[in-house]
Amino acid sequence: MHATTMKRIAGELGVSITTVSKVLNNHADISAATRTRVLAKVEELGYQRNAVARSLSLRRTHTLGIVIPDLMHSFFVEIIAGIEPVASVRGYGLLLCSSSEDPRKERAELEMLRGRQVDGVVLASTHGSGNTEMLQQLARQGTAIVMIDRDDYPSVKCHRVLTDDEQVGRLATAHLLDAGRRAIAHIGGPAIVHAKRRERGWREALKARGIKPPDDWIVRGGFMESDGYRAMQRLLAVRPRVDAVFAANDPAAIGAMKAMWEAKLRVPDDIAVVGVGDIALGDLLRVPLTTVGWSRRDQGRHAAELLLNGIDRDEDPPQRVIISPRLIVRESSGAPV
Amino acid sequence: MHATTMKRIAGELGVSITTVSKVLNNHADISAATRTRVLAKVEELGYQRNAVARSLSLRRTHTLGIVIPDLMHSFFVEIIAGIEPVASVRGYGLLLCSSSEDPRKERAELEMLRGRQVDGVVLASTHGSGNTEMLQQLARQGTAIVMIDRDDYPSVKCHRVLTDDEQVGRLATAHLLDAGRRAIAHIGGPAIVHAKRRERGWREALKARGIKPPDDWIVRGGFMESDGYRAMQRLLAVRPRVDAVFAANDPAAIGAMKAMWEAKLRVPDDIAVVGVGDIALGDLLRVPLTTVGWSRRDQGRHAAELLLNGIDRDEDPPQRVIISPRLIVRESSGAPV
DNA sequence: ATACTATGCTTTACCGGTAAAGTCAAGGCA
DNA sequence: TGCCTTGACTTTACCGGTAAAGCATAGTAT
Repeated sequence: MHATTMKRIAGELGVSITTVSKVLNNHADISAATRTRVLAKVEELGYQRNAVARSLSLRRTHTLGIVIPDLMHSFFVEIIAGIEPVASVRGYGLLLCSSSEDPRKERAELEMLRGRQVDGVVLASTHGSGNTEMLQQLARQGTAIVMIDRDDYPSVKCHRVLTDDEQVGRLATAHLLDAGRRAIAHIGGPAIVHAKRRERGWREALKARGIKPPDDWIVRGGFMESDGYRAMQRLLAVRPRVDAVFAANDPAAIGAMKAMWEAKLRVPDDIAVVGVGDIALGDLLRVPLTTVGWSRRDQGRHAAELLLNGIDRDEDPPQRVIISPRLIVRESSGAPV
Repeated sequence: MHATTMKRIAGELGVSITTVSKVLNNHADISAATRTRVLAKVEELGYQRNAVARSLSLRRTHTLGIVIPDLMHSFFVEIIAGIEPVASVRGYGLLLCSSSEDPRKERAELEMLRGRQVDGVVLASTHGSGNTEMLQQLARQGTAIVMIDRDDYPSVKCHRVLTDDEQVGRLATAHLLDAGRRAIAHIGGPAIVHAKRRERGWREALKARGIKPPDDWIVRGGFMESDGYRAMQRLLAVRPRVDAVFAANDPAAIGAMKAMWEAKLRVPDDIAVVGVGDIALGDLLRVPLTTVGWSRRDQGRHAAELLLNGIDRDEDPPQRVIISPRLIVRESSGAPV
């Protein structure tokens, strides 16, 4: 019923448990003969080290916690896809948690990860969560932390892997300007720094061409498709009509397009659209979406590397890794592809 | 640097470690006064039980392993989204593994999960993996197993959560027949039972209307977009031309549509298409895809429940849960929506 | 011949919990 | 008064590993 242990191996061979342990850990003070006998027995019984006992003893679980706001958003899944291979080859497991966009659940998950003694945490925090304290507690306990796409909570001493959000806004807006659009509205995200930076990039790009956006060219909301839909409904009322929209992320851009189609407007002929994020299948949409993206895989990869390289090195100074964004031109922006 | 332990709590209060443990586990033989004092100290120090030590002692990790072939396929992510809430409320963590469609990696991941003493495993196996032996070893060790969408490996005694694949084939094909199509080709999947059952459903539905498909109406391949693309290129050579295609899954259907567009054919006017799976964004495609789907969330939810209800009950007989499929009519099948 | 050292193992203590069995004072009952 | 409970803990052993220290034996230096 239950698995083989070192005790059994040691017993059958008439050696001590420590000897078995040393063989498995490649200690030098074991004779070749003993090593061979142990290894043969391990093979014969299909023995595998009990990782739980090992973790307790080593005070190292070889496990990373991942906390994301939404499993269904391909964005986060791609980050995980970047983390997974790095962790896997180094023998690290991934403990996956979803906060379901709820700061309280996020807190509970972080607490759970603390109890499970994970060696590191990758956190794509739900905005507005007041979990600073929890994070500090984790950090104090020696858990390495990487925040993905979050540059708030400066008091939390942890690594960060970000994109250059102002550049995101500038790229998107400059592209629409290059495509001949002038009345470029912005569907802004929620009140977190990276949404604000995208907005700033939008303003800067417009300013660089001498355009000063009136107040009604911007509607701030959330990052969901429904937010984009509602925002666009309001933007459609603006006169003179805007001829382009830069949405703070792809779901919002898709929501905006839906609102336009309902209003019998054509994309990009009547209004051009650019999103942010380069979500999966964005190229298969009814009107393929122009977007500003960056490699989420790289983002995840860097996060995992920061954690794994930092573990066992105390006082690893917090690092910031910037992933540079790039424009992905498709049909929705009405520029030659 | 390192976390508070029961030892510290016990020391500060002048009680034994066991007393603290009993309070935390709600044992009856503790006075109200002591209970209160312990709880206060726990609160004061922000103490949380060390799950690793607990797991070792209880021989229960409160962890489920999840092994899927591909993180980027929304199909599997949706299943995880169904598992997560069930596991989370019961205090179970999810250890996520990707086999990257590689049976050898799958094996390695299963082995890792064995070492980590997970209480249960949800396996969406890469087809053709010869990991029967590994699974049996896990099962013998007392690990509960659920296979998702796999009805092969009958020798592995485990739960299964499946859809009714013959019904899938029948629904898709009957729908195309109802829409007036007669020459309905099939892009078959790889050599696994559920692909074969979808094919059987297709045959049955045709037979029920007196149609006997010639051999060149079926092309078997894989489940990838590229497989569908190649298969369709072959089907386009069939004369008289087919007027509909039932693809064994959505990515293959999308690949097929791409091949049609390249051949300057219109969907659904020239050829109607039905897929299987109801992948995310299927309704946002250039031609929204008619498909046969079923709730992946339910599938994940059932998987989690089978595992969690089965744990601690030895000799839990393997169960089969069937999730019934339903038709999702969109434009690609050329029927009134 | 004696002390010194390296080799190859074993003993012991510990990681942080849990369960079972043991202890001890206070109270009930004959 | 003596014995049996009962309540409220404590002691002990164990989960399955790991690291540090200990300990023979054989070989080498002096």
